[in-house]
Amino acid sequence: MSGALKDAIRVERPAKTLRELALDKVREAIVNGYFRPGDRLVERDLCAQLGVSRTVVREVLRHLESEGLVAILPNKGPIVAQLDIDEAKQIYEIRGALEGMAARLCAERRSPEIVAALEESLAGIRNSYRDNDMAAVLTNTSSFYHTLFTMVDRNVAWGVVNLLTVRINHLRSMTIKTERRGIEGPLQMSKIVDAIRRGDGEGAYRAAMDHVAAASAIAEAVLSAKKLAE
Amino acid sequence: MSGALKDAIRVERPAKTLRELALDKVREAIVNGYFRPGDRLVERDLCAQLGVSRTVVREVLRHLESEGLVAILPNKGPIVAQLDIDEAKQIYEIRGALEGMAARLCAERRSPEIVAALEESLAGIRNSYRDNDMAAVLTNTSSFYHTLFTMVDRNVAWGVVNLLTVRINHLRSMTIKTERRGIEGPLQMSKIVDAIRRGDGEGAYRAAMDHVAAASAIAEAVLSAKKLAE
DNA sequence: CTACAGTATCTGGTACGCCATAATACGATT
DNA sequence: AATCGTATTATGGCGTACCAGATACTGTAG
Repeated sequence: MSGALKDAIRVERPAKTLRELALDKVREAIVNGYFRPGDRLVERDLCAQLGVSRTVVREVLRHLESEGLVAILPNKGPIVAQLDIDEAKQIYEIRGALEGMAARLCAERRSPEIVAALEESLAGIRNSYRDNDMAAVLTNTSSFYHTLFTMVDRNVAWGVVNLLTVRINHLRSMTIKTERRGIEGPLQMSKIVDAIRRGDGEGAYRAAMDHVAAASAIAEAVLSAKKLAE
Repeated sequence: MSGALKDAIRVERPAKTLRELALDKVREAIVNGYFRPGDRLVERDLCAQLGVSRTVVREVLRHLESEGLVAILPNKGPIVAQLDIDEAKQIYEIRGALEGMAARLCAERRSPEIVAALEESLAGIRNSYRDNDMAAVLTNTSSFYHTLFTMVDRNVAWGVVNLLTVRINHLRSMTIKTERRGIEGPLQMSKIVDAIRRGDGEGAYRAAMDHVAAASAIAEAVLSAKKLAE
């Protein structure tokens, strides 16, 4: 049997273990608001809803705990983590530092491929805004930063940013819907790309920082408004 | 009953669950080299060694997986994560960005308490070097950075740094033992403190970056030397 | 010496049961 | 009637046993 054929025949195996599937499901459910912050996550209920055993559910909950998405109260069990405003600001700050770093590295590499890839993601974002498809805006924004990090082989930093980002996901979806964000957001991101194109490391750094700083400010306003409403 | 008395009486409850104890044990065992990188971690063996059930062991392994300390090979099970040289460099780079950020914030705050606390940790490091107590050097270095972050209320960033640090822990213990590191290390750290004392944010940032850059360079040398030896 | 079959090992996953604790409801006592 | 003690329930923490499937090991036949 030829090697090529063997590859062609290869069955697309799920490869994902049940645990990973369950993990994704629950994380999904948390980030898109099916479980609200503060909700209790009763193990046996989750077993029923997911159709898996308690062992799996427990492993999933531990994993999400270490991601910061669920908190485990002593003698009371897991709840969906609340995020307070200060923590959110810290997360934005860290993202600023790391994304700024990645942007600087991209600029210093002076590679047309990087610019092209970023432009493509950026176009995707603009289109999604035009179509008013906010979910697509989020995924395209993620892919923009994903290329920013992976084009300069910074997968660890990308992992850190990703980890932090899920914790503020519902904030992201709120900031994105804000008035004017549909114009200013892509504008700021194109400044990042411009700086990278002309090899301006410092400029790229500043532009990336500015972008998350703006997001952070909006998030803060949104959060404190919500707190007042209660 | 007075409030003060109530606090004094408060019983020191263990609070730690069996899982947390086991988690700490295994993490300890990994970072101090009892389990070597690449070693398989057979669930049932761990059960026997820890004296706990598989349920607990599995949760612990998942947790360590999400910390990056163990890797799980499909259908083969968990092994102690190997760290390749590139990943280590990335981790040092991230630490540089975040510690630089914290140092800058400390400098901008211009608080004598911060300087005093940092001086104290630094003195601890010098003493530990003098006594040739390398374990103490590590813990004192950690406490130096801990104050750097917590004095400006950046506990999230501190958590990230901590998470990354455990993954390169054995590298740290190797770099620390290097010739001259006992002199240069504290020297670089005192430059950070000096910059903070005079409120020089940019200088503190650079000094912190320089420090981890030096550590990174040593780590790279150590790692490639080890790779050659094999 | 190789190929193959059988076997041991181990993970991934499930089911079930026990115990400890917290909260709640309920009942008794003063 | 208010309070105190007790039973019940819900739930998490933990343990054991079992099974299926993948992998590694081994010994034997050709």
